Amino acid sequence: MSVVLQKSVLEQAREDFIAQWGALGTAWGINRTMAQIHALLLVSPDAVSTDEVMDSLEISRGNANTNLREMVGWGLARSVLKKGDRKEFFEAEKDVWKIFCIIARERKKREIEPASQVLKNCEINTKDLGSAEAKAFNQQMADLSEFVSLASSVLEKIATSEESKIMPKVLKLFH
Amino acid sequence: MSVVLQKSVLEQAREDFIAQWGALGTAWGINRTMAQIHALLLVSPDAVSTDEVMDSLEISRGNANTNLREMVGWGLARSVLKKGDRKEFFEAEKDVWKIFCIIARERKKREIEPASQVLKNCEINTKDLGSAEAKAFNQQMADLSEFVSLASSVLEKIATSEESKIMPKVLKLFH
DNA sequence: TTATACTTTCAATATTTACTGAAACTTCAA
DNA sequence: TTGAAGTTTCAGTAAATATTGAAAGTATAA
Repeated sequence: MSVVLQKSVLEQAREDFIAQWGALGTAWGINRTMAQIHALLLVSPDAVSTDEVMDSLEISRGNANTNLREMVGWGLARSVLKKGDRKEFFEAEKDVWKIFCIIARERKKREIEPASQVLKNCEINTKDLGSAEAKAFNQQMADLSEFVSLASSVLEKIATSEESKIMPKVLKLFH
Repeated sequence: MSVVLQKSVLEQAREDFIAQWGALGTAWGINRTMAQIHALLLVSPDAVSTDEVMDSLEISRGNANTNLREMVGWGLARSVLKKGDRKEFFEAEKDVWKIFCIIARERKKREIEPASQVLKNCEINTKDLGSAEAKAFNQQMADLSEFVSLASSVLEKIATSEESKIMPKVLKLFH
């Protein structure tokens, strides 16, 4: 006779969310484990210990530790102490706007700023050349550079704003 | 006695751009080769053949072919025929705004829409549960879902607009 | 101190993703 | 037709990334 532990609908939904969010992390340039831990913390009512993360996601201690640290570094999680317990516990930032700002800033830093730098260098290095071909190249770099800089400053502006101040403006884009 | 072929400043700048753009591609979730081919086409005055891509970037025929096809699929490149030549040549879309729109649409499709779907499912599956914990989970999913949908429609709106119509509005975000 | 609970590190390994190159396929001119 | 020019495919391999697990490091209570 076998005993089947029935998962509640809620438990099932939590697990689905964690699995799917992990898969999506990849598309976002975030490694699977980090995205899964993020999902786990997001849907956990209480702060979670490293061991609970290891057990839930069936990952090694090293992996859990590294990714939790990185999340704390990003500001996506914070460590909290429970009285009478020596372990560290972690809880996620749950405010959607704040999560968005953190990710936007991180991506800007990792993706946009290096691109911007490359373009500016290429532009500067060809500024004084005289041939038509060189002028075309220089112009191409200038166009790209200007656009990327603009994108960067728009993102910066949005990601450092209060939600209540910027959202009405964004919604107006649809006039 | 050795002969040194001196690279012109322009050639050097082109090569730098290609190498760097390739490295950045990775951060953008675009594979290195595709980003390099894109860079090569962007800075080539004339349309380029598969063999020229292979030679310039020192990559295999298979790799060149696959990535060129994919770029055509995205709309980042088009194939052109030169009269008197049986080969296909490729040229890049060079308009920065159009490039942006293409990448935005592609990323929306690959990254935002799947996320949105996951969130909606999780929300629906827990809609009717009664416990406080379930209600909190459901609310979390609803918040995320709403935000992602909004982001998606803003991106859609921007990426399908004429540059001249949307840019003034975007610039106004800075009031 | 020292034993214990807990955290961090990192070399070895596994997994995922990209690339090669040669064979199969297609197209077209003679 | 045939064959030369060009293109596509894909099994095998290489490169990049993520993960493990055990050893070393820290902090705390006794």
